[in-house]
Amino acid sequence: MSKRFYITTAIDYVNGAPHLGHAYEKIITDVIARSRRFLGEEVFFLTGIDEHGQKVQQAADAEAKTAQAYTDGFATIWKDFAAKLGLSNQDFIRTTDLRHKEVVQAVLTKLHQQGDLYKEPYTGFYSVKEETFLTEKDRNPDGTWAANWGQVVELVEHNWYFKMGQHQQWLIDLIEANPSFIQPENRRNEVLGFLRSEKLEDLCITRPKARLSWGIPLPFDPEFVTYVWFDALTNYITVPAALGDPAIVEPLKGFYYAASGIPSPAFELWPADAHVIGKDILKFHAVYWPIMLKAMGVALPKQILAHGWWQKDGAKMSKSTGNVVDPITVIDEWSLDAFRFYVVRELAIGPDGNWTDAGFESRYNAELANGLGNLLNRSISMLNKYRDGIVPARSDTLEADATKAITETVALLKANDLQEALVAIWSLVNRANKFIDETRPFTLAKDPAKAAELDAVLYNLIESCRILAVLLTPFIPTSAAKILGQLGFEQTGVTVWDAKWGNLPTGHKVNAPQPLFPKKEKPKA
RNA sequence: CGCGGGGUGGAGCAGCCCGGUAGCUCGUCAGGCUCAUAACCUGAAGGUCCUAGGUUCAAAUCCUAGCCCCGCAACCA
Repeated sequence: MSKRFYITTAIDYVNGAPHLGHAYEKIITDVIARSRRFLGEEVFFLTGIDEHGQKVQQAADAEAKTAQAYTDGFATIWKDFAAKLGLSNQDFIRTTDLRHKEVVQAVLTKLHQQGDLYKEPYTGFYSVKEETFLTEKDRNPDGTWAANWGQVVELVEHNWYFKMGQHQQWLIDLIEANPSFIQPENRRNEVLGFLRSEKLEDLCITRPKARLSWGIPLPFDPEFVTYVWFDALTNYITVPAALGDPAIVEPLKGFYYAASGIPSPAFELWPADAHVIGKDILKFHAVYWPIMLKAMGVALPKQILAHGWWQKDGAKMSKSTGNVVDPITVIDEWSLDAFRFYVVRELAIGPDGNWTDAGFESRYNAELANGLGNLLNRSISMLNKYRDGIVPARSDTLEADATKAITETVALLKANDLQEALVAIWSLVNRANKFIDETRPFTLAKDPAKAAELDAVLYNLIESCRILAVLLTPFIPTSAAKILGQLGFEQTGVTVWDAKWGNLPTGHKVNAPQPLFPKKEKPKA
């Protein structure tokens, strides 16, 4: 079995409800995953949740639940959310999974034996609420601690640290030599700037069990649990390991033992082809994670793809002020595909974006309903009206336009430029709508002498619609299938090979048209 | 000297790295069309490209200085 295209989202911390940011990251990752399948690759798409840590423990205590019961409840919510978004993920990782604990402990054991970890006392001021030690920078000018830190106590604490210093130069060299390793480019520059100007500090990787029990224990020092880095980031190799991927299992040989056994034949997933993340966790993925992997002798991921954040009406989304976008509400009101389309079309992967309800509605009406939906509707309608729904002889007037759209879309999908791919696809939508205006099939239909001309126009329109459905499959899979259904095709497993001009057979019968993206009733004045 | 993002026709954005007629979507106005989800097509109006210097034959694009806005406490991608 050859290596699959392996793509991940960040795992989400289970201390709140899913919001637009989560939805966005998952959808762009899903579109990339579906695109790769569309292009013929075998794909493994992983998403999941991050369940350990003090906030979960405290929240569980507050509700008088066990931490596990508390987080089990969230697991259901987040899995439902993934389903709501139509994600095509192959697995859903939970950091409380046994398989994850096994990998984390194997990694820690290996690094400990290699001498990459050491234990040291630390004295400092600690914010209980924020689960973090504070520095002098966090102090108010008058020496007090800001109210947001809550209760601050002085604490002496032993912890385990991961040595990072010796890893700085090779990482700089690697990022310089591989421009695609961190994308987009401004994020790459940000990381390089950081690495060149700051000396890497060793990473504190534990919390004493006395203070935080809800975590994975260190196998060689059970008074401690791992904290954040070796728990959350490791999720990306947990699933490959559990599936027997030699790229992980071999480097961890002698340390990794799976209770459920190591499957054979193994999946080959690692190295990941892309970790899709938010810009806020760039440093962890572009600096700490590669260093951790290097230390464990595991290959590095091929790409860190950092996306931007959404604002709402030009301001930061905030639960306290109420200017939030609830993806579930939008999906229920407008449909999943309308939501998927908007977030991908509105924003390139990288910059920050601005959600406006007016902008959403505008794109829905202009591009989905009036552009794509209406093109399909009028095309099928005319074929039914003038030719009883039977596809006439092949004609290639729009072939060049279609082929151009196909070629561009494929190239842009390979570059993960999803927004521009949609622009390329819409060039064919617009061309076809214009084609109707130029050829005037409704006029041709009135003149029996123009029958052949009308046939040609109708073939071009229906074939364009079919190709549009094929190209849109990675983006709006449900709607793409609906288009094909209206065109009389019950097709699954659509791939780029279906986007070939002329695959529409003469004599094929289409179904009745149905509005694909119905326009909303205008609100009463 | 904290860090990062940004300031382009009414709105939202692209272009800036690799200088050379300022482009897209929406909105507005006018016209065309009637197959279609009152949808579609064409044309027009509308811009000191934040400011001031500089480099250049030529700057939205490069350099310098400055101004302004938004994130960087919480929920949180």
